[in-house]
Amino acid sequence: MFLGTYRHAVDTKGRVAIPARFREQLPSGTIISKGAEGCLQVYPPQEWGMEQGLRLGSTTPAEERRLARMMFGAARECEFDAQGRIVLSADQRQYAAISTVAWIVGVNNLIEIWNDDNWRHIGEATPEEYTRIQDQVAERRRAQST
Amino acid sequence: MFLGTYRHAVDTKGRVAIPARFREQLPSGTIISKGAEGCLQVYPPQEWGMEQGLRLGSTTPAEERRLARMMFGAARECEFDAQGRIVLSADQRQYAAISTVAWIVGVNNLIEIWNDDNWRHIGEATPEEYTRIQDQVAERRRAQST
DNA sequence: CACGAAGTGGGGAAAAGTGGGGAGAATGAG
DNA sequence: CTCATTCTCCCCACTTTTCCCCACTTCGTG
Repeated sequence: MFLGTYRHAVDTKGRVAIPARFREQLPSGTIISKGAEGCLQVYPPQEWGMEQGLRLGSTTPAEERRLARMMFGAARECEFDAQGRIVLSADQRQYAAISTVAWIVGVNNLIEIWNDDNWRHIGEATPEEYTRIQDQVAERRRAQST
Repeated sequence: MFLGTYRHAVDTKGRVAIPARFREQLPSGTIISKGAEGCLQVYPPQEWGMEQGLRLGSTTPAEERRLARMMFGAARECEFDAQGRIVLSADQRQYAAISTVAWIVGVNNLIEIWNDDNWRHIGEATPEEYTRIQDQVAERRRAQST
């Protein structure tokens, strides 16, 4: 389980240190790719496995082809150096608009990486906002279960 | 599993370097052919085998005959030189409109090769687009499973 | 305050990618 | 059949990128 928010530097070579608490839980075969709302997502192998149903073949529909290309095209296996850092590719940094600082956030089953602005926008919430969103999700679930 | 996007030069002889990460996973018997949306596709032997359900016979429907002719007719075995490059034939370069630059993209089970423009259209996505397409495919799957 | 663990920065060897020259096979014309 | 031209493919040399290693700083803990 990944919990907590960390602010780390990104150096000129695109390297970011993954917090030690997270790293301990990440076996080899961990994948990083694009995520919704402009973040990057780090998938431990068992989580990534769920995304792999998506394959290309002569019978794959158009939208799935598109998603597969974007998702796998942006993905890389995480390779940690001796200091526990991974390299974010130029693509990945551009997509997430990350230059010198990254926010690394544990979100239960996976890890997200955000730039300064987007994280402030998405992650920080006033008590009022927080309450409103909680109610919204509850409402939606009630509607679906019927 | 093929992951990531690479931008490589195509020289005057039509040669492109296949990224080392991909090359390691490509045994001999790898096939390159035409793909949807104007890309070229590189099939490792086991993936190519899956496409071979497509056969010509007296009961083959018309569209399948057409697809089989195009797909198998355009196919070639990949031959790597000592630097890890393959030669794209004049046909293949024309089909994919590739001149001096190629984008080489790992899409889970196979590899695609694109020209600049087409890749920019299909593969690069703003966070908004990416989020929308992800939601669309998720929605579609949810609908199908009921 | 001292010690250890975690994070940051940079230099250098090794690997990957790029471009061109030239030998040998294939093709086509005389 | 011979010769010339083209094309393929192999080899070598150069450039760029990657990644491995070392050293310093910062933070948290006892």
